Amino acid sequence: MDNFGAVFPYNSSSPTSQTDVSSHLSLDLMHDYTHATTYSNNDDYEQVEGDRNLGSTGKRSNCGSDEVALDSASGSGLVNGKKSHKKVRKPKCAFQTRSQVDILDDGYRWRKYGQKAVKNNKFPRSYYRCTYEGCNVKKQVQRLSKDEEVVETTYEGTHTHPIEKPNDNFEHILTQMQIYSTC
DNA sequence: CGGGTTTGACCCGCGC
DNA sequence: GCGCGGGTCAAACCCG
Repeated sequence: MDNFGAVFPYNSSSPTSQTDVSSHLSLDLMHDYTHATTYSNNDDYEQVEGDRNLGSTGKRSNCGSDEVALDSASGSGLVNGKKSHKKVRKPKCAFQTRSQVDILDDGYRWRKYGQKAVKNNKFPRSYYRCTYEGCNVKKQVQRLSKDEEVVETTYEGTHTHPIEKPNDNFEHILTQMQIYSTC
Protein backbone atom coordinates (compact mmCIF):
# COMPACT_ATOMS: atom_id res chain seq x y z
CA MET A 1 0.00 0.00 0.00
CA ASP A 2 2.84 2.30 -0.64
CA ASN A 3 2.01 3.28 -4.13
CA PHE A 4 1.38 6.93 -3.56
CA GLY A 5 3.46 7.84 -6.49
CA ALA A 6 0.90 9.47 -8.67
CA VAL A 7 0.37 13.09 -7.98
CA PHE A 8 -3.10 14.36 -8.11
CA PRO A 9 -3.17 16.99 -10.81
CA TYR A 10 -5.27 19.61 -9.20
CA ASN A 11 -4.60 23.21 -9.89
CA SER A 12 -2.08 24.40 -7.41
CA SER A 13 -1.54 27.75 -8.96
CA SER A 14 -3.99 29.70 -6.88
CA PRO A 15 -2.73 29.74 -3.34
CA THR A 16 -5.01 32.50 -2.24
CA SER A 17 -8.00 30.31 -2.80
CA GLN A 18 -6.54 27.59 -0.69
CA THR A 19 -5.46 29.39 2.38
CA ASP A 20 -8.67 28.97 4.28
CA VAL A 21 -9.32 25.35 3.70
CA SER A 22 -9.95 25.02 7.36
CA SER A 23 -9.98 27.36 10.22
CA HIS A 24 -8.16 24.72 12.18
CA LEU A 25 -5.31 24.37 9.78
CA SER A 26 -2.23 26.35 9.36
CA LEU A 27 -2.39 28.71 6.47
CA ASP A 28 0.29 27.03 4.48
CA LEU A 29 -1.79 23.96 4.27
CA MET A 30 -2.70 23.26 0.70
CA HIS A 31 -0.26 25.14 -1.34
CA ASP A 32 3.28 24.32 -0.47
CA TYR A 33 2.92 20.61 -0.13
CA THR A 34 -0.01 18.75 -1.39
CA HIS A 35 -0.08 15.44 -3.09
CA ALA A 36 -3.10 13.54 -3.98
CA THR A 37 -3.34 10.09 -5.32
CA THR A 38 -6.27 8.53 -7.00
CA TYR A 39 -6.46 4.83 -6.87
CA SER A 40 -7.80 3.25 -9.94
CA ASN A 41 -7.74 0.03 -11.79
CA ASN A 42 -5.37 -2.16 -9.91
CA ASP A 43 -5.39 -1.70 -6.23
CA ASP A 44 -8.44 0.21 -5.32
CA TYR A 45 -10.95 -2.51 -5.07
CA GLU A 46 -12.24 -3.43 -1.74
CA GLN A 47 -12.85 -6.94 -0.74
CA VAL A 48 -16.41 -7.31 0.26
CA GLU A 49 -17.82 -10.47 1.51
CA GLY A 50 -21.14 -9.63 2.90
CA ASP A 51 -20.60 -9.15 6.52
CA ARG A 52 -17.18 -10.16 7.62
CA ASN A 53 -18.57 -12.88 9.78
CA LEU A 54 -18.46 -10.87 12.92
CA GLY A 55 -20.50 -13.38 14.77
CA SER A 56 -23.58 -12.35 16.61
CA THR A 57 -22.44 -8.79 16.86
CA GLY A 58 -21.81 -8.25 13.21
CA LYS A 59 -23.98 -5.22 12.92
CA ARG A 60 -22.88 -2.63 10.47
CA SER A 61 -24.58 0.33 12.07
CA ASN A 62 -25.98 2.68 9.51
CA CYS A 63 -23.56 2.16 6.74
CA GLY A 64 -26.14 1.41 4.13
CA SER A 65 -23.67 0.94 1.35
CA ASP A 66 -25.01 2.06 -1.96
CA GLU A 67 -22.10 0.82 -4.00
CA VAL A 68 -21.41 -2.30 -2.06
CA ALA A 69 -24.92 -3.35 -1.21
CA LEU A 70 -24.07 -6.78 -0.02
CA ASP A 71 -24.81 -6.67 3.65
CA SER A 72 -28.48 -7.20 3.31
CA ALA A 73 -28.03 -10.31 1.29
CA SER A 74 -25.61 -12.08 3.56
CA GLY A 75 -25.89 -11.15 7.14
CA SER A 76 -23.67 -13.91 8.34
CA GLY A 77 -21.00 -13.44 5.75
CA LEU A 78 -21.71 -16.83 4.37
CA VAL A 79 -23.61 -17.57 1.23
CA ASN A 80 -24.58 -21.19 0.80
CA GLY A 81 -21.85 -22.15 3.16
CA LYS A 82 -19.29 -20.22 1.21
CA LYS A 83 -18.05 -16.76 1.52
CA SER A 84 -19.37 -14.42 -1.09
CA HIS A 85 -15.97 -13.32 -2.18
CA LYS A 86 -16.97 -10.48 -4.37
CA LYS A 87 -14.52 -7.73 -4.92
CA VAL A 88 -16.21 -4.47 -5.42
CA ARG A 89 -14.23 -1.53 -6.60
CA LYS A 90 -14.66 1.57 -4.58
CA PRO A 91 -13.17 4.93 -5.31
CA LYS A 92 -10.24 5.71 -3.09
CA CYS A 93 -8.45 8.98 -3.11
CA ALA A 94 -5.41 9.81 -1.07
CA PHE A 95 -3.66 13.10 -0.68
CA GLN A 96 -1.11 14.62 1.58
CA THR A 97 -1.24 17.95 3.27
CA ARG A 98 1.21 19.84 5.38
CA SER A 99 -0.68 20.69 8.49
CA GLN A 100 -0.23 21.07 12.20
CA VAL A 101 -3.42 19.18 12.88
CA ASP A 102 -4.45 15.75 11.74
CA ILE A 103 -8.09 16.40 11.11
CA LEU A 104 -8.99 18.34 8.04
CA ASP A 105 -12.23 20.20 8.40
CA ASP A 106 -13.76 19.19 5.11
CA GLY A 107 -17.30 20.09 6.05
CA TYR A 108 -18.55 16.58 6.68
CA ARG A 109 -19.17 15.04 10.05
CA TRP A 110 -16.95 12.12 10.86
CA ARG A 111 -16.96 9.59 13.62
CA LYS A 112 -13.75 7.92 14.58
CA TYR A 113 -14.12 4.16 14.74
CA GLY A 114 -10.60 2.97 15.18
CA GLN A 115 -6.96 3.71 15.50
CA LYS A 116 -4.07 1.47 14.72
CA ALA A 117 -0.37 1.60 15.03
CA VAL A 118 1.20 1.30 11.62
CA LYS A 119 4.42 -0.46 10.88
CA ASN A 120 7.35 1.78 10.06
CA ASN A 121 5.47 4.77 11.31
CA LYS A 122 5.59 6.12 14.81
CA PHE A 123 2.24 7.78 14.36
CA PRO A 124 -1.00 5.84 14.51
CA ARG A 125 -3.50 5.73 11.68
CA SER A 126 -6.99 6.87 12.50
CA TYR A 127 -10.13 5.56 10.87
CA TYR A 128 -13.19 7.71 10.38
CA ARG A 129 -16.62 7.12 8.96
CA CYS A 130 -19.11 9.69 7.77
CA THR A 131 -21.93 9.91 10.28
CA TYR A 132 -24.58 10.84 7.78
CA GLU A 133 -27.20 8.14 7.67
CA GLY A 134 -26.76 5.91 4.69
CA CYS A 135 -23.44 7.41 3.72
CA ASN A 136 -20.64 4.89 4.00
CA VAL A 137 -17.73 7.09 3.14
CA LYS A 138 -14.63 6.36 5.13
CA LYS A 139 -11.37 8.10 5.53
CA GLN A 140 -8.04 7.28 7.03
CA VAL A 141 -5.76 9.87 8.49
CA GLN A 142 -2.12 9.25 9.12
CA ARG A 143 0.84 11.44 9.82
CA LEU A 144 4.04 10.49 8.08
CA SER A 145 6.89 9.59 10.35
CA LYS A 146 9.49 10.71 7.87
CA ASP A 147 7.94 14.13 7.67
CA GLU A 148 5.93 14.87 10.76
CA GLU A 149 4.25 17.86 9.25
CA VAL A 150 2.67 15.88 6.49
CA VAL A 151 -0.72 14.33 7.02
CA GLU A 152 -1.94 11.77 4.58
CA THR A 153 -5.69 11.47 4.21
CA THR A 154 -7.34 8.69 2.27
CA TYR A 155 -10.98 8.97 1.29
CA GLU A 156 -12.92 5.89 0.34
CA GLY A 157 -16.29 6.08 -1.32
CA THR A 158 -18.40 9.01 -2.29
CA HIS A 159 -20.75 11.01 -0.15
CA THR A 160 -24.43 10.54 -0.84
CA HIS A 161 -25.38 13.86 0.65
CA PRO A 162 -24.37 17.48 0.45
CA ILE A 163 -21.63 18.92 2.60
CA GLU A 164 -22.95 19.91 5.98
CA LYS A 165 -20.55 22.74 6.56
CA PRO A 166 -19.82 23.99 3.10
CA ASN A 167 -16.21 24.75 2.55
CA ASP A 168 -15.65 25.90 -0.96
CA ASN A 169 -12.03 24.98 -1.25
CA PHE A 170 -12.21 21.56 0.16
CA GLU A 171 -15.39 20.78 -1.66
CA HIS A 172 -13.72 21.79 -4.86
CA ILE A 173 -10.74 19.60 -4.16
CA LEU A 174 -12.87 16.62 -3.30
CA THR A 175 -14.95 17.11 -6.38
CA GLN A 176 -11.86 17.09 -8.50
CA MET A 177 -10.59 14.00 -6.82
CA GLN A 178 -13.83 12.24 -7.51
CA ILE A 179 -13.63 13.22 -11.13
CA TYR A 180 -10.09 11.98 -11.47
CA SER A 181 -10.81 8.78 -9.68
CA THR A 182 -13.79 8.04 -11.89
CA CYS A 183 -16.01 7.79 -8.89
C1' DC B 1 -28.08 12.27 28.09
C1' DG B 2 -26.54 11.90 23.49
C1' DG B 3 -22.84 11.85 20.51
C1' DG B 4 -18.00 11.30 19.86
C1' DT B 5 -13.46 9.10 21.33
C1' DT B 6 -10.49 5.52 23.19
C1' DT B 7 -8.74 1.12 23.13
C1' DG B 8 -8.36 -3.83 23.44
C1' DA B 9 -10.09 -7.68 21.06
C1' DC B 10 -11.30 -9.84 17.07
C1' DC B 11 -11.29 -11.06 12.12
C1' DC B 12 -9.17 -11.66 7.75
C1' DG B 13 -5.80 -11.66 3.99
C1' DC B 14 -1.29 -12.42 2.75
C1' DG B 15 3.48 -13.83 2.79
C1' DC B 16 6.70 -17.08 4.38
C1' DG C 1 -0.09 -23.70 9.08
C1' DC C 2 1.43 -19.75 11.35
C1' DG C 3 2.46 -15.13 12.32
C1' DC C 4 2.03 -10.45 11.09
C1' DG C 5 -0.23 -6.37 9.75
C1' DG C 6 -4.30 -3.92 8.58
C1' DG C 7 -9.22 -2.98 9.29
C1' DT C 8 -13.32 -3.08 12.22
C1' DC C 9 -16.16 -3.69 16.29
C1' DA C 10 -18.02 -2.39 20.56
C1' DA C 11 -17.86 -1.51 25.53
C1' DA C 12 -16.25 1.88 28.37
C1' DC C 13 -15.29 6.35 28.82
C1' DC C 14 -15.41 11.42 28.06
C1' DC C 15 -17.46 15.80 27.26
C1' DG C 16 -20.63 19.52 26.19
